[in-house]
Amino acid sequence: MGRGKIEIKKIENVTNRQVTYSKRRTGIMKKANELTVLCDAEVSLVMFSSTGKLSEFCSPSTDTKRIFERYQQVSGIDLWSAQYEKMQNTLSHLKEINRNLRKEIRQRMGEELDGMDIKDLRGLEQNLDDALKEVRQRKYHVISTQTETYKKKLKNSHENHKNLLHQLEMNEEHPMYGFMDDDPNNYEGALALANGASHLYEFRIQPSQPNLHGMGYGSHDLRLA
Amino acid sequence: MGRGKIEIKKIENVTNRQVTYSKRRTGIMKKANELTVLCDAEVSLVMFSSTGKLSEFCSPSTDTKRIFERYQQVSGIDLWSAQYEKMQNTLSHLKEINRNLRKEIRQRMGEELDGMDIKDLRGLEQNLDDALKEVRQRKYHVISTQTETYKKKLKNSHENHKNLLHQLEMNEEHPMYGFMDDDPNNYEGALALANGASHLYEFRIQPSQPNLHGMGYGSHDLRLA
DNA sequence: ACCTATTGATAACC
DNA sequence: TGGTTATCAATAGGT
Repeated sequence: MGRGKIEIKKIENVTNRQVTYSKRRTGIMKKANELTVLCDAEVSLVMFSSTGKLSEFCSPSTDTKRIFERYQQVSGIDLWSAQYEKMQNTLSHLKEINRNLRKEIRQRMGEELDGMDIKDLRGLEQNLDDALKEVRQRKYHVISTQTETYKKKLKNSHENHKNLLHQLEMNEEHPMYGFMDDDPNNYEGALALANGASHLYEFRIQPSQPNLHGMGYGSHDLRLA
Repeated sequence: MGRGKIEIKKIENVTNRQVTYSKRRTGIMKKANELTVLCDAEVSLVMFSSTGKLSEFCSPSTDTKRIFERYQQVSGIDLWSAQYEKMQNTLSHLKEINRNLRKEIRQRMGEELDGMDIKDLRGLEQNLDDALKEVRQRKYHVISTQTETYKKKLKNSHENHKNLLHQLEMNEEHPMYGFMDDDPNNYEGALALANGASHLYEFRIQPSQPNLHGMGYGSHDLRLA
């Protein structure tokens, strides 16, 4: 239909092809609509142009989602369950791993040892013993490092305090212009350091970072999320 | 097109409607096919007649499932995306939890202690120490229980052996009819117990049950599955 | 199902 | 993309 018939094969001229797509697309949509109205049918028409653009028509009485659901029911062809089941499997697998990890943690806390034989118990005992040594070593390391740092900071603080007092004395000797320091940064720096030293102590009282697993050692919430 | 134009509204005559549906259905399918060939497009056409009969056309290059998936991707109006995303979230949440559990286990093994402050280290140390006590206690309990059981079985075995020897002596004293025991079950039972006792020892050498988490303490595979 | 007069769709051109 | 028109294709109504 048109000025001369055409062979039904891919139109190589890109512009021509796009024009034809556009016209025929509206044509087929009109046809689809007429079909729904005249024959009381439900129609879903989904089209992707060669450039990937989506066009769709759907009977006004329904929507594409419901058409596809009905399509699944009637055809028996399952559009999603494969994907869905795969995820479900991954999920339960992860949950299983989760359970086992929690069990291991409980055992490492000395609970739920009923299922373990001597060999396992010996292994766990050895492992805990080694771990304990590591933790103690680490603890001493941290303590000594922090003590060192604290001493250093304290020393600095004293130094600054001394300087401050010294400068105050100087200022009292020359009360007229003594409030202006030669180097204001020095003064600010001294204050900052003084504050820093006291902050450091607070810092040591609180955990250095939020507990990522959301539970402290000793009080574990081992429910599955 | 046809002998006289028709109004586009539902055809009330049922026969007529079905005939028209049939004719127009083939027509629109031909159009859909021409569109795919001429314009290199992907088309999915799903139709339900008023009687519920399914007809479909789909580009030869693909299938309805893939069209549907692409439709979901492009349209964004995703049918099961809510469900899908929820699962995806649950999944990544579980993975996160797993990561943290594994981290805790590593810390309980004395590894990766860098991020912990003194308070955490003290807690962990205390916890490991308590756990170690529990494990040792359990180990001794298992050992003593098994030893008791072993002793009992061994005693039983000796008893049976003695009985056996005694009966053999009796049989030698009456060689003609002595091979027939009064109670054959007794003889079988004695053998079984003798075997059982030696099996018991083997049993104690191997783990009493397979390790559920698939790793022995000390050599952990902590990759995410 | 087939036939065909008639309407509808559209290819080529602007 | 939108409009025009000659031409071909689809189909309504009848058989």
